Amino acid sequence: MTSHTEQDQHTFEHNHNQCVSLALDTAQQLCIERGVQLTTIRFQVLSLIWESHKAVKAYELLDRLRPLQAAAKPATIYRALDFLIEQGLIHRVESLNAFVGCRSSGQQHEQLLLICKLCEQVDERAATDVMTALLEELQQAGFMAHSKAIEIHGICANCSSK
Amino acid sequence: MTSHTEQDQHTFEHNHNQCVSLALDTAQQLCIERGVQLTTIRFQVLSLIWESHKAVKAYELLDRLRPLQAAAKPATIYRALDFLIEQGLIHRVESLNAFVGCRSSGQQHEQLLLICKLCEQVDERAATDVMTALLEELQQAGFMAHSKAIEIHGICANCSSK
DNA sequence: TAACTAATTGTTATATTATTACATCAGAAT
DNA sequence: ATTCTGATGTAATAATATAACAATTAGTTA
Repeated sequence: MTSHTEQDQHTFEHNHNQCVSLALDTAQQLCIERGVQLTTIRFQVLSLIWESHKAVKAYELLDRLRPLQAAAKPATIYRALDFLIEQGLIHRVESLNAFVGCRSSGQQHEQLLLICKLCEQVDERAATDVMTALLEELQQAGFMAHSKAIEIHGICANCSSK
Repeated sequence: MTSHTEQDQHTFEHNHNQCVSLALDTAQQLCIERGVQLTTIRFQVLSLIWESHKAVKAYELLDRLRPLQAAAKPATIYRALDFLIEQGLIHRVESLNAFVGCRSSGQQHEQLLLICKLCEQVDERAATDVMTALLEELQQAGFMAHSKAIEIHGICANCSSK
């Protein structure tokens, strides 16, 4: 009988409940500070996104939201997603048309996203050196950046060690 | 009467015909070397993409291809796009669901894409320092990268100088 | 409290982006 | 000629996302 079966669905060796609590608490905190409404629907969508570290599709979220919100329609989800993105609580993974919880809400939000093709989990890294080099490059190019998406697809450390 | 009206639709001060010739010649060259077929349709789609430095949507390409290929359907375009991407002749701009000619076909293909919100042109930069820092970061993370997308949205030098 | 205002949600319809499946065709290899 | 492969034709449909307007709720002000 092999070890960690449940855990393998998450990032190697981590307490996901704790992970979720932190994310949700931080979100509530931030929304209060900012005077914006983390409504029931928005909170539910955020919670659903945080069920794993995989990027989730909008219509999959819709399916998972419907048991909680019978009236849920595409617009319901997309509005919630728009709000969560604006508030920096989730990332839109452009290369997947999908969404994943942000692990650095409130702090610098622009991060490197490492997307594993095997376990599908999305890791997030501040990657200070990369960002520094990037800012330098943009400076040289005279380009005024408004948003940055760095998405790397490949095999994560955990999967490649199996 | 103001100066360069036609040119302003392209990158500041550049001969676009030359730009296109280079891209198309290189593409033909590469396909021969690789023993793959740059068929009429594929060449036409590549040419259409190269009409500007803006990222083009698939269905817009379809509209523009139809005069040349009456039978063109979505699959026609997506197949051509798939081929051109595989051969590194175009970039898929993930954050726009659109496509733009690659200016470094045959050389290293993974580049920084700078996407201007005003003129919509996509600039491409090798950004060696950024890539070096990125490789280092991936190394540290134990992440085996298969593909890298770095897409920056903002205002380009030319537009911000106006 | 009542009236007003802004933000959120409900609802329907539709636009946009992309794929699947199967048929056909053209050229190369046997 | 036959077979194989890659490319294209064709139709249908899946997946992703937005627009427009009505109804409701929450917050604010009179």
